[in-house]
Amino acid sequence: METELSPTAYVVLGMLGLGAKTGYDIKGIVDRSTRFFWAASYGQIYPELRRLEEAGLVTGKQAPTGGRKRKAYELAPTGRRALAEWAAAPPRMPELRDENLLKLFFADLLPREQALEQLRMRRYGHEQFLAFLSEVEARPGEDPPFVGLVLQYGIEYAEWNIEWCKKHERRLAGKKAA
Amino acid sequence: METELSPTAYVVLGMLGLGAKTGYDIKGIVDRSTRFFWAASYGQIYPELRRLEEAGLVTGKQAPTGGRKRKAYELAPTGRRALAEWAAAPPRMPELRDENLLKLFFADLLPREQALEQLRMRRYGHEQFLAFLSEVEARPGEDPPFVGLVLQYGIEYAEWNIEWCKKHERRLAGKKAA
DNA sequence: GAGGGCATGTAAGACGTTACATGATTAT
DNA sequence: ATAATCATGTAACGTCTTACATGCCCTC
Repeated sequence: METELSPTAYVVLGMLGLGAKTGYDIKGIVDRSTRFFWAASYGQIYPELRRLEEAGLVTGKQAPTGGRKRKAYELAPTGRRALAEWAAAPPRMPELRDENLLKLFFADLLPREQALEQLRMRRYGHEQFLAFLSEVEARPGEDPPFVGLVLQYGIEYAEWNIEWCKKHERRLAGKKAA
Repeated sequence: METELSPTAYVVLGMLGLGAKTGYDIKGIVDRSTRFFWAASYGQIYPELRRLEEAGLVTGKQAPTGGRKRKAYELAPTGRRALAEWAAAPPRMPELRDENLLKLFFADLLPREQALEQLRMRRYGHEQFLAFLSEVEARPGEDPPFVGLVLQYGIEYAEWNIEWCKKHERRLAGKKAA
């Protein structure tokens, strides 16, 4: 309402909505799920939780496990509403941030063979990425439908990139010979 | 050498390498090319040019057009080397930042119909994006090969996203009926 | 003479990462 | 014992956006 929330604030709200309890929890889940398209560090999560609590969007209570300090949060009704509003709002124009594409964009300034190597390395990066994603989520049907959908997106995105690189590697290798 | 350069510094170096002269130039070219995978604002570009000049990676001279103030920059040899080293270095693990995917990820918290609407809107966003990209670069063969390749990537990426959305729209619509 | 493109810049603030500091509990 | 995991936080720093301020030149 008052101040606009950052996407990271919605990550925090959303993870609470999906069942996370503590800041530590949120970080763990983010690292295993949204991290590849939206990362978050402790340095954001803990201050964000405090701000959200002050704004009344979440409620926190001390909930120690034995003698171990622990603060459990829950979505407040206002927070749930804010989250739903954001999630239902129309998306913005897509804008990525991909340093590797940037390298490729400037590859004309490299000797031909090094430029092709950049393309091969891009493929390799996505192969690694695919391996990472496949490992993380080998449990179909376990996640809520849209969570699963987005994780699946990551896999298909990596696969598509690998194919894209292969296609253009072939094309450029052919050109070279000709 | 001394301090690591940010990716944005390489955007600046790279654009000078591709023929940009002024900060204004760089901004214009970025907005028509790399913007969708790496944007840059004046607030970054001008201070970056100054830093790079101080570090000796670029050289600038006043080159007014009539009475209009104008500073033209060129890549210095050191800058060219730094750029080539960066461009040839192995890529990092891909990491995007896509707020729209984030919305989709949390769409389980929405009523079913609104969640599906999010998916349709994602598709629509990429259709807009595709229209934008197609307009910007309808000049095949005009750009250097890798510049053209990356612009082509943008188009194929948008197309792939549209197909991906359609596929899952169909799948989820089917599920609903069943 | 008004609007648009060329051109340069700064200041405030938001956003994000990294590294550090601390300490309890559980598994090996 | 010791390493991993659970758990919370901060401080410094770096990055990026937004909004503002300025002024010339050219075309309509």
